[in-house]
Amino acid sequence: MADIANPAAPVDHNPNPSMAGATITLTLPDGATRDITAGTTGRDFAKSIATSLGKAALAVKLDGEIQDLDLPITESGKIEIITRKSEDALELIRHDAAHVMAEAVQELYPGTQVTIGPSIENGFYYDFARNEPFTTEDLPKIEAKMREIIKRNAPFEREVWDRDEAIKFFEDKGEVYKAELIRDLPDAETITVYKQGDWLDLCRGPHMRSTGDVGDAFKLMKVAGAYWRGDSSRAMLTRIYGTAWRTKEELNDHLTMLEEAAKRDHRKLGREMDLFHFQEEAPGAVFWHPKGWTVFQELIDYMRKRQTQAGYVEINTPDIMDRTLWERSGHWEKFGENMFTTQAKEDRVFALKPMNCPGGVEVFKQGLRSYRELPARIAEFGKVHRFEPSGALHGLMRVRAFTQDDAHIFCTEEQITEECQIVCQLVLDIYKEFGFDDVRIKFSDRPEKRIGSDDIWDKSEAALKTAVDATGLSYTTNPGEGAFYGPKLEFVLRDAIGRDWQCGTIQVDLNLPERLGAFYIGADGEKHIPVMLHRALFGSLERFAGILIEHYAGKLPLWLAPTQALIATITSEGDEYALEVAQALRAKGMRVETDLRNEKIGYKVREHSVKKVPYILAVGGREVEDRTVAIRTLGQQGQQVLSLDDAIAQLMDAAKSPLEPR
RNA sequence: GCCGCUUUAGCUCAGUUGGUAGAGCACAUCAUUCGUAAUGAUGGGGUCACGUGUUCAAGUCACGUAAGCGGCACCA
Repeated sequence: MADIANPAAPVDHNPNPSMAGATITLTLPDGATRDITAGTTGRDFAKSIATSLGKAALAVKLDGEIQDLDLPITESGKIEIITRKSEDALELIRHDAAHVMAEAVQELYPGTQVTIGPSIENGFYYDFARNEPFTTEDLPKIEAKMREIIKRNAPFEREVWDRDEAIKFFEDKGEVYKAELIRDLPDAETITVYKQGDWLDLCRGPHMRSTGDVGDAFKLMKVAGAYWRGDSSRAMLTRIYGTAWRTKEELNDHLTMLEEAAKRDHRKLGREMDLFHFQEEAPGAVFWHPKGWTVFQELIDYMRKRQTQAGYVEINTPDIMDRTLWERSGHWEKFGENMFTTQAKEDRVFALKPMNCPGGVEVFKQGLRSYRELPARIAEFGKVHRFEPSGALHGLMRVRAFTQDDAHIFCTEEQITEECQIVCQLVLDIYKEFGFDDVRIKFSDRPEKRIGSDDIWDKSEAALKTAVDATGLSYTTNPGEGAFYGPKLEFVLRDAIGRDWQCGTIQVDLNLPERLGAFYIGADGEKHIPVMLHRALFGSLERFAGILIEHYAGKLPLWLAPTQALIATITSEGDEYALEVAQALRAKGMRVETDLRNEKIGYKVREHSVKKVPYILAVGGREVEDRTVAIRTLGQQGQQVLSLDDAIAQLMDAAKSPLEPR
C-alpha cells in the first residue's frame, strides 16, 4: 500500500487531497460494513466503533497491509483493528523492540552505528557496527536499558524526509550504513523516519503507538556476527538477537520450548544412546557406533526396497577418480577448492568424489543405449566427501563425508515432467511414513555462475515447474539458488529448535550428459542426448538420521530402534530363562539384548529407558514358573504380562517396517 | 572462511586475587537376590585441548594453533 504510506509531509497525512471528504466503505472482519470519511485515521475509526477498542488499538490492517494507527484511511476495503490480542501484534512488537534495542545500544555505547533490524520468526535482531563487538555479557545491560526506554513510553512519530537531506543527516551523524541504505532505495520510495523521544531511525514502518507498547515479554538471546548486506566480502557487523511476545506466558512457553528442544538435540542423544561420535582428527566425519550404524543400515534397507519397487536399479562407482573427469563435468572449476584430492604415488591427481553424478553417467555410457531403455533410473548409495567451510559443520546435519541416497534418471525431454512428478510423490510418501507432514518445498532457478545456454535453462526450469505444479503442492521460489547445471526442487525438514535443513532434492539437468558424452539411439536411429534428473530423497543419510533422532526425541520407531527389546532379570533365578527368551526373539530377527546384572529391576528399567530401548521384558521367578514375560513399553507406566509365544508374536508385529504388510 | 564464545576424569560441571586439581553420575571390587525410572560401602581414574611466552611459580595471564558451540557467508 505504497499509496497510503506515502503522504507528502508529516503534517499532511493525506496523499490525495482531492479524495478528502469523500465517503469510503470499510468492511470489518465479521462482515459488517461502515462508511467513513476518507482521511479518517485508524485511531479515530477504532474509537468510533468503541472507546475501549480505540484504547486497545495498536495499528490497523487494510486489505492485508498493516498501517500506523495515526495514518489516514483513504480507500474502501477490508479493515481490521490490531490490538495486543491479534496475531499481527507479534510482528509489530518485534519490530518496535528492534528499534528500542537500537536506541538502548546507542545510548549505552556511543559511536555504535545502526544498520538494519527487522522482526523475524519468534523475535527480532538488529545489526550494529562497532569496533569492539558486543559479547553476551553486554546483553543484561542492554536489556535493562530497553526496559527503561519502554517505560519512558515515547510515541513513535513518523516523518517524511527529503532524500538528500536524509543522506546528509545520517552522514553527519557518522551513520554511513544508513546513508548507503537511503542511497540505494528506489527513486520512487518515500524516505520515512520514525522518532521515539530523542532517538530516530530510518524505517519504512509500520509501528505501534509508543515504545511502551513493546511490553515486557521479551528477552535478548544471543550475539552473532553477520555480514553487512549478507555479503561475505563486506564488513562484519554484530547482530543481537532477541525474542519478543505479546505476553509473559507466551515468552515463557517459547523459552520452555527451547529448553525441551535442547534435550532432543541429536548430538546429545547420539552420545547418550551410544549412536556415534566425532573427534578432532576427523572434523566433519562420523564415527558410527554399532547402534547408530544399525539405524543407518535400516534406513538404507528401507530406501533400497522403496527404490526397487519404484523401478530403480542400483550401482556403485569409484570413490576416487582422476581429476580430468571432474574437469569435464565442470565440478573442478566450480568446486575444486572444496574437493579433497590425493596423489598416491603417481603424478596423476585424483579427487575423492564430492558427488555421484559423473560415476552414474559413466555407467549409463557403457554400451549403446536405446530410447526403449528410458527412463533409466539408476540409484547409488554413494559416500561423498566435500571440504565444507569449518564454520558450516554441525553435528550430523552438515558434515564433510556423507552418504547420499542418490539416483540419476536418464530420460527424454517428454518424460521429464512425469518422472519429476513420480519423484515428488515418492519423497513425500516417504516423509509421511516418518511423520513429517510439514515439508517445505523450494524451487531454485538459474544461478549467476552456471553452465549451459539460456535456451536449455528455459527448458529445464519450465519442465520442473510444470512437474511441481502438477503435484498441486505449494512451494516458494529461491531465485538464483539452483545448481550450476540445472534448476532444483528442495525438500526441507526442520530440526528440534526450528532450523531448516534441506533433505530431498530433485534437479533437472540438460547439461552434464552432453558434457560427459552420454547419448542414446532414438526411434529415428539418430544419437540423442538424454536428460538427466538428479534426485536424492533422504538427501544425506547422516543428516536424515540426525533429523529423525530429533524428530522422535530418540524414541525411534521399533523397526529402526537399534535395540528393539531388552530382557532384564529381576533375580538371578531368571538368568537361564532370560537367555532363552532372547534367543527366541533373535531367531525371529529381533535385535535383543539382555541385562543379567545383579541390580534391582528399577535400576535396570531406568538405565534402559534413558537409552530409549522401546521394550523392556522383565523376567523373575513368576515368569520362569509360568513361561511368561512382563513387557514394559518405553514412555508408559506399568507392564503387560504375556506368554512367551504371545509376546514374540506381538513384538514381531510391532517391529514390522512400514513396507511390510500388517 | 568471518564475528563472538567455549575446551578441566568416559559424561555433566566446580576450581577464589597465579602457589602442583575437586564433586555427582559412569566404571571396578565387595556386600545385597531386592517386582518396574537411581541399594550401600570401598576403590581406580586427569601432561587441566595443543604449542610458545610472561613469572620464582600457570588450569588460572598473553599470543598462536586445533576442535566444538551460536550466528553470518557457503552448500554440487
